[in-house]
Amino acid sequence: MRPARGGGGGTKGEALRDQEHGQEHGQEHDREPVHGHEREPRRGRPRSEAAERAILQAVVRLLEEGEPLAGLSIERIARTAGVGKATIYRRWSDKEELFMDVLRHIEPPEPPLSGTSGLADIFASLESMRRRGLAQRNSALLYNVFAQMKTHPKLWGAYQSTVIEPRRVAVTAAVRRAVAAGELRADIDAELIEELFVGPMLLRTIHRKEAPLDDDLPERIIRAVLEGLRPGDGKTGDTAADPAAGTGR
Amino acid sequence: MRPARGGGGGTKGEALRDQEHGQEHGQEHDREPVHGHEREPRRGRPRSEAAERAILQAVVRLLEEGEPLAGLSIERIARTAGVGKATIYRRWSDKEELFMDVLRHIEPPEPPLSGTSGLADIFASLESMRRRGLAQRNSALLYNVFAQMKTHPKLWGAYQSTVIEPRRVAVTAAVRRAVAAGELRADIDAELIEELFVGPMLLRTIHRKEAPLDDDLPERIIRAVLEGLRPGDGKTGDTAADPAAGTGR
DNA sequence: GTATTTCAATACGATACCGTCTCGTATTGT
DNA sequence: ACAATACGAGACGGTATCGTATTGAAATAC
Repeated sequence: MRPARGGGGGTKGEALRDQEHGQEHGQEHDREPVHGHEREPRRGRPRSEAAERAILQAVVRLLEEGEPLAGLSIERIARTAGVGKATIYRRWSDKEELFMDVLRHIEPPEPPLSGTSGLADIFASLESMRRRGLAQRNSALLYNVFAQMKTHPKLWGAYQSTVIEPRRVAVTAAVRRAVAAGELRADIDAELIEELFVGPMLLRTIHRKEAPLDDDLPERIIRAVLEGLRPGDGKTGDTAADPAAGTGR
Repeated sequence: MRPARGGGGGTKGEALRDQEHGQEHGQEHDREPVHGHEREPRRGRPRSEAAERAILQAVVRLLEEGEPLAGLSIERIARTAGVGKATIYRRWSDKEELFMDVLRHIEPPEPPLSGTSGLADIFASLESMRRRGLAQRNSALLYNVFAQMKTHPKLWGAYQSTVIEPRRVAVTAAVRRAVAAGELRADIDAELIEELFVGPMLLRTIHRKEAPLDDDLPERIIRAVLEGLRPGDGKTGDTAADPAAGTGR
């Protein structure tokens, strides 16, 4: 529960308070580390970078071996990392906090889109998704983490806000640019357009993990969505016909 | 491990073998219950339907309360159901077996497509997905089960083969019919077409659980995919232009 | 040199769960 | 009546994990 500091005990840490209190007016350097990596530990033995790495790598290794997220106990992580449990508890108050850091280590942020052409950016994004999908198939780690993320709201939230949302925003922006440039129709909601492009790609990468991820897939999706599925060799004779006609609505 | 029958012990059930052996040539009615619900228990007190219902409902209730799948222990289920643990072990050898049955109870099989018009069937399928998505938003149960399914290969496999695959096959067949009827272009892979329709719907229902699921969404998706996103008011002037042009490939 | 802090290791009490077994009772076929 | 089976309840011996505490060594600041 307690974040990190405060070497004393939880219930009987009172004995230390006198000392701490008698240390008189140490102000600016005595700040409680609110969050993140604190600055200078400044007194005793510094925390071992090696231990930190070992811990993160242990989690990664276990996940890579196909261990489900729930199967990772602090004890097992400590054992695997060759580290005392306290060393973990000293850094992360929570298993989820630890996983958040792991996630940050293994999921590099999406490279920013070039911003040149809207259509080109859409393509780049789909290609990036394709590569991420391929990576997930080759890595039990990524697959596992992704599969189990929804179980842990914090993790899912983190992934959502660091990967999914930014991509959605970026692609939607690219769509708007494409619309403005006359590359895409202006009479359809940009959000819907974004989904028309991203949805099929996602279906392949996430939902159908046995389907191939050919390298021309992004291109084929974009091409088909652009041209539309109405028959007529692209000449599109009957544009007046209701596309939902005969669909029961 | 052992399916259900055989009241005796696991390690010291040998004592019963003599009796069983000495029962001479009882053939056709002595069959081991291979799977499913066996027919006539035929001797002692019959199994309580009420207990069975109580167990399944207990699982459902716990999941509805947001309990993660991993948080469901046999003990807890038994406690919640007001049932002895043995009563559970008597029916299901495995937690996963139990969950499979639960899954069967809460996920009614997809209604068969009408088979009239290909496009109409595609629409019907998207609409069915939309409804399923709405149900998942209102039910912590469905959400949880779905979210955690990938963790448990058996469950995921069951869902895949009872829901996802049949739908994929059905929609793909509908696509083929639509192509044959001249409702869809014939020069694009039917599987890809299926993904173009289903993908965007899935994106909304699964991935973006905060986005609305308006009732005109299936129609809008179908319309947009049919018409294509190339600008030009549907008249599609420049069909010769490469849709992937300027995309960096 | 001394105080402080971290280190790995491990002991500790608490808790939860597993799967089997037993108990006394209830409900069925023969 | 009697044998067989199911029932709820829970005891039982194991195992695993939790989060805290202790220990003796090591590393650093003052």
